[in-house]
Amino acid sequence: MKPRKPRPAAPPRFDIGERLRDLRERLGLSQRALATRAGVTNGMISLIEKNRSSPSVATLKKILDGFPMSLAEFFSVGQPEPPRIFFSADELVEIGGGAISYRQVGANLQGKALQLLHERLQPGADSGAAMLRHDAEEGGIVVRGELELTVGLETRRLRAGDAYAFSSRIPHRFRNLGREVCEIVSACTPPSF
Amino acid sequence: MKPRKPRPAAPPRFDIGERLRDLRERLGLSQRALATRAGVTNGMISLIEKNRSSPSVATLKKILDGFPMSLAEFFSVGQPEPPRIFFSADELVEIGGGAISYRQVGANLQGKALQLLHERLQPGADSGAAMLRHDAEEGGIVVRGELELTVGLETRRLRAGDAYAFSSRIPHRFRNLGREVCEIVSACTPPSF
DNA sequence: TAGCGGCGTTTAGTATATTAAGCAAGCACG
DNA sequence: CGTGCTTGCTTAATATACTAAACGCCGCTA
Repeated sequence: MKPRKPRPAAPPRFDIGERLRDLRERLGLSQRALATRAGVTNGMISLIEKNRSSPSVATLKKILDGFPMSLAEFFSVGQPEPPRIFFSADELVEIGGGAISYRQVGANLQGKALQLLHERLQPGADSGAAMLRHDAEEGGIVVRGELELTVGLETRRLRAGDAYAFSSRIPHRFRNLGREVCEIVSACTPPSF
Repeated sequence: MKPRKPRPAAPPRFDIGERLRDLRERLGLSQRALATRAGVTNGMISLIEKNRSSPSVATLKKILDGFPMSLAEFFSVGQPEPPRIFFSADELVEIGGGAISYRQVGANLQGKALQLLHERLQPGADSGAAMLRHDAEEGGIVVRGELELTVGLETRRLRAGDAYAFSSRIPHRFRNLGREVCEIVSACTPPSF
């Protein structure tokens, strides 16, 4: 696999030029204005935006400093969001049914910002794999028993006194692998249901 | 608009060479092996790792494809690290020391929406009369012992399993009138401190 | 010992990124 | 109309990224 052929202008699944131009115009900057702030020439901006030149990382960084924006941010748009590997769609979560029972603090959560739950997981209880909620944050503290918690790719076993907190957009899963009932107090904002 | 020259504000200098070498060695790849997978020359890898050459974005992307790794991931190191998810009991940050001790889930709550506390009230503990917080909601569940809670004009005595929820703007007061330690798990959104 | 095959590094040449300068078009003002 | 300033674009020259090939080193095995 020797690279012999000249570069075919890079198949950009990520269109640097387009993205750069979009950013620049969104800030209402001219090519020259941005070039001045970044310490490069206006011609360079033009060439990059038209993908007639593939900037070096150093140059791109200088340009982004003019916004300012980090390289990570620049490339993080439309980028592979956390790969949801363990996404079993056939298993629907039924909170409150069977092995997992919860007690919710407050009845009508309309307009409220906070949801507080006291959950009980019977031995062997499993919340199921996918609970892809909208923008929300949740966290909890284990009060009794043992909890196996999977968030994204990470799995941990938590005991009484241990805690967790994460963005609800990440697929997560609760399981009680012990022989004792597991109790946790969890909070979610905004309420998920 | 006349472009005022803002200070480039040199962010944490990102050592591409070091990072690349670290990644490559972590995967146990030789420069040649990586170069072959990436479709560049081994010499290029060497030059980049020693920062003797500043790769173009296109080249860096080809190299990262050999891992594989996205540009976003590559540059996301040293950036604001992904928020902690799991907290063991002894990791919870202690906030108050006296009769009422708060153990907070997570340390830096800037930008977070949720604050989760594990509170311990010694017998006789008293939070004081007025705690007029900003716009926030809070709630909690009593895990152990007894709690006397005053919210506005109402006072109630809560036992293990009982819960509360109210708007933080209302003056409130926590007291432990019993002879046993009282434990509660409380949540607040947005964080109050 | 010689010889092989791996490693990372360096060099010389060439392809390309980048600059500096100039281009035409658009808009405002006299 | 012209003058001046803007915009984005293009070109010639220069700096440098990148390649191909060679170099030196180390650990093998015969």
